[in-house]
Amino acid sequence: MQDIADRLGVSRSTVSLVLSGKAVGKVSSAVQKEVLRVAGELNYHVNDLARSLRTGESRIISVIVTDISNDFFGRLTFHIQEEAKKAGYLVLTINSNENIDEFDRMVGMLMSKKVDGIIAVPPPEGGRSITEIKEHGIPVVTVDRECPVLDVDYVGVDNYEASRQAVENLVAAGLRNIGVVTLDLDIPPLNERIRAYKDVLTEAGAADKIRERRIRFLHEDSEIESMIKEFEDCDAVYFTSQRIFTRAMSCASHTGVSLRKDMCLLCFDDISPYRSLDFDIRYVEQPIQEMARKAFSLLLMRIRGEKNLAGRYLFQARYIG
Amino acid sequence: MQDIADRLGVSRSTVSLVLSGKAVGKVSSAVQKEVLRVAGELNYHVNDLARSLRTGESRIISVIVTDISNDFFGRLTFHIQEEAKKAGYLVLTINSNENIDEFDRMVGMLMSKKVDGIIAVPPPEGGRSITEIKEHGIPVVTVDRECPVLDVDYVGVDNYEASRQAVENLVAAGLRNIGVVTLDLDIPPLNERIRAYKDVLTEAGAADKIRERRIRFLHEDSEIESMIKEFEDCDAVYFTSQRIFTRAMSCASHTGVSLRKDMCLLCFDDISPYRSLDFDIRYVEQPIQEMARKAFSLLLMRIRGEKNLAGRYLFQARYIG
DNA sequence: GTGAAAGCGCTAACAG
DNA sequence: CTGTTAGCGCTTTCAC
Repeated sequence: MQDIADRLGVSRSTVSLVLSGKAVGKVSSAVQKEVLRVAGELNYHVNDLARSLRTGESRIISVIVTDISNDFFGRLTFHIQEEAKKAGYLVLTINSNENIDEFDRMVGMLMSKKVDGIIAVPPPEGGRSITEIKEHGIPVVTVDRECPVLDVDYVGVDNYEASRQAVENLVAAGLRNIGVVTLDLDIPPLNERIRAYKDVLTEAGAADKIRERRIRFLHEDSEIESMIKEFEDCDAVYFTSQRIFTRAMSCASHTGVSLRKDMCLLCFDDISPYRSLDFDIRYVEQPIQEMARKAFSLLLMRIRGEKNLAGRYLFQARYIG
Repeated sequence: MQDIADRLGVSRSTVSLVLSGKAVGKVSSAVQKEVLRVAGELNYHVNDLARSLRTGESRIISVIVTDISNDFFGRLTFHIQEEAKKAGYLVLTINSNENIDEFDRMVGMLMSKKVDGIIAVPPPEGGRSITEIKEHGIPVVTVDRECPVLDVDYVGVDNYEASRQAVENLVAAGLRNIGVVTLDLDIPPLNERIRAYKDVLTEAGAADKIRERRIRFLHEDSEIESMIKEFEDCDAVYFTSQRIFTRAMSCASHTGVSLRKDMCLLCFDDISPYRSLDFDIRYVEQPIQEMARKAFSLLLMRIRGEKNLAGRYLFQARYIG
């Protein structure tokens, strides 16, 4: 910076002013042009570390999800990134792998990095870390999974309602023998989806048909095979997330066991590409982009100092049958 | 930091030493314990901005892909992140959306942020930016797409060979009337895959059966429908990437048009979950995790000062029939 | 083994 | 409109 100041015979502060866009009505536009020109020639880039150290804002946020390679989280992250891009923020993405220790460790690193805000999908027991973030005065908004008790912004869908609607549709279509497959994770969305399933079946007088199968995260393949066998006589199978659905399909293809082709397959999350299958495919679609938008705009408000009470923003998921 | 120094009646440098792990044989272990204890109590986190400004390393790398919500890039990014995590690096992920202007702009921001290195999937024409990164002395490795001419590390698969093997298998199975569908992007992997397809068909004396359909990126839906109609009489359809395959399936489900169920569907990238379909599904699987590992370890070597000539690391993709 | 002091590159008063 | 100056929080000689 000194360099470019010297070449023009002006002071560093003048250069700083124009380079940080705060030169309006302070630096003659002739000088501004010159500064920009020389900066371009020298292929100069401001040092954001120094700038951030000084100003206290890094213009970096972080998105912590379970696993970025998961379709739902990948899309969510993508849309958050696009919003961030518009607002001039870069985003550090992090995978917690549903692991509270990794989550905590990464949160620690983020505190050190002085990110301006965090959008997180908290893993089971993630509440403590979320609180820690807040205590450090860093804005945080949770997505997909709500941390009860905590006073923290939350964006998600009404899992119970959407799940209920979907299962009701199957029941209305005469299906009763519906099995449910879920990941063995104690997280609100999954719990709600299953609760709705049980409620609907119970209300339909088919409580005895309730069959739930929990697949351990990261142990999917070995357990899915037995699930498929167990659900052989079902009319329909309800997968509570895309991840479990995809793994089931993939696993089925590898092991040779397979679901009956006349089954109805219901999934929470968009699986429309699979509709070319013989199966009767139904699914629930979450408005991912809107959720991403809302989450980012909330975070931005907080970053800009909004102090009012945390909100709870519930979107409607759509059943496609 | 002063705070914790004061409480213990030592100087800031002593605290710095132990907090940055450089206290061995310099600070009494009693003092070290105390420092750590107080730091914990105060819930203190070093300010990495200041540290980085001083040391010149940010411990942040960046991964620039086309679109993180794309399955292939999502997995690639995920595995790079896991490697980075082990090495103590955080990663800024960026979507170029195949757009050279966005790519250039984001590269500019990264230069300012002083990231320690960049792993990039360059969009068409991305060569110039890659050169710019190198000129700034920032280590960079390219993945998936090779920038010819440039002296820059590259990690990818042998697209021609894998594609060739796959198409040869179809031909050996008696299929001749094979259509190819690809994204309308001028990038080496796609070009190579198609070149192999044409070569194989030509060598089999079926040059007249070559049928190529290019779908414009972001205009998929409208163009896929007509592709499906055009390829109605094919024995097989070869999709050059998972993205185009998934979009085709999804689009088919929305519009009602559909590929004949007795067709053979070949895809470059893993589509094993679709094998439960009636279609005869074949695919080519890239060793994503190994590629991610290689890319990161290469980058790390460069960050650590390795100056030797850029390498070209080709992995073998596996045909699954 | 410990402390004092300089400085990384930038911004923001404030004075001119 | 432009320049001088102090200092963001840390690391790192170098002297004690």
